[in-house]
Amino acid sequence: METRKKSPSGRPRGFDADQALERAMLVFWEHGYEGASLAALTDAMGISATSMYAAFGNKQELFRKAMERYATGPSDYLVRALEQPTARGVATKLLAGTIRTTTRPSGPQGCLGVQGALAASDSGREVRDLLADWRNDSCCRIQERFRRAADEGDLPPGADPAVLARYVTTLAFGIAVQAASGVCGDELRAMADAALRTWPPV
Amino acid sequence: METRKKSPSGRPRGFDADQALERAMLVFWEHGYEGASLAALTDAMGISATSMYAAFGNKQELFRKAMERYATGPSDYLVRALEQPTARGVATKLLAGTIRTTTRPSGPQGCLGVQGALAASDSGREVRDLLADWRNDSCCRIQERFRRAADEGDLPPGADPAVLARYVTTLAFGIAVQAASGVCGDELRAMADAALRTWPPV
DNA sequence: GCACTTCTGCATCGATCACTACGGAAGGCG
DNA sequence: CGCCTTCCGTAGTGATCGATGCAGAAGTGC
Repeated sequence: METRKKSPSGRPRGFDADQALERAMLVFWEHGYEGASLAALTDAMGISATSMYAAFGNKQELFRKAMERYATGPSDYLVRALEQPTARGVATKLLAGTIRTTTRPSGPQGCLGVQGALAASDSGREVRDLLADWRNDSCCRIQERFRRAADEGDLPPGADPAVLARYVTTLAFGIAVQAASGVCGDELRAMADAALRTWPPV
Repeated sequence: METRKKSPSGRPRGFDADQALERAMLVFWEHGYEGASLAALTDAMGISATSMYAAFGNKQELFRKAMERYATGPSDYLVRALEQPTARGVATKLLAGTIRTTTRPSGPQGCLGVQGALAASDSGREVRDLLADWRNDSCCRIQERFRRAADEGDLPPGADPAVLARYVTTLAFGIAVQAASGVCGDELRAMADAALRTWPPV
């Protein structure tokens, strides 16, 4: 476990678990859950397989923790987008953040929550479902934010929060796929600008 | 090889190669390139590994042929969309076809060209690049179609064919991700209808 | 210093990976 | 029929998969 309760204490860990998790996240981000071998993970983490298992449990648990780190790290633009005062601001910040994170030069291209396990073998089904839940949860949070916007009169009377949330998340996931295909950020920004020029699509 | 030149003839193949390829495509579609094991493939194809290698070469070649079959089969809506007389018709048919194919009940959810190998290990890099090329090629073909539409006055003067092509393909890829997450077709259709209501986003 | 707990490196586990060598079986063609 | 080519089932290749057993090393608290 990584949560140290009290200090029954023995030999302290000889590596920085936080930094190791960060590096593991980058490997998962680039190669996906099943495409990232234990050898590649532990090599990037700078520790042995034994140490990894002692600190994180197993590969699946390591991925869970890496995904949590991704959600509160590279993908934290979602939270900041939701805090925007207007629905248009939410959509704008969401797409801008998605493009920035999925096309950053110093890091894997694409989105861990999308390409981490979009399709998988039977042994990777749990992780695949975990990411599907993460994506759907993101959509739900945006939908609730848009519902509030509708209540506040921030959206036209005919606008459906559910449809709008599905629309912006579809664009965001599509951007992640484009980024994984090597499309550069500038082109995606021009596309997002055009899409937002007709916001909201009612 | 599957191309039979003349008939030097010996014992004829004991299985339908076309049907076997169709079943292999479905397995790749559902589990991705690396997530589909040879055992799962040959089991679904109803043949032994020996027969598969004799007929298709190796796993990578089998995937290439499965992807070709996908492009001319489940994904042939792209060609029909490009033949639409208007840019709006192209976008409409493209999104409708994407939704229909990625959410069909009798088949894997999502798009083989997207989830087949969005992220992969080093050994799957070639296939990943193959699919990235397929996605970018799809975007280019739509872009050329939109360029023609612009020349014909089918698009407003300010409309950029490249931006519009990137926009509709981003929506299509995003739809594929949503479908892989279990989102139903009706919800995606409502979203696509809303998006097309403001076409083109200039 | 001593006992205790934990970490770590080495070696390895069985399972599965993609892939193939081999030999008998089965059909086309003379 | 007999020959020849090809197919196919069995069995097994080395490599790699995720995951561990073990024993010694290294700290902490008394």
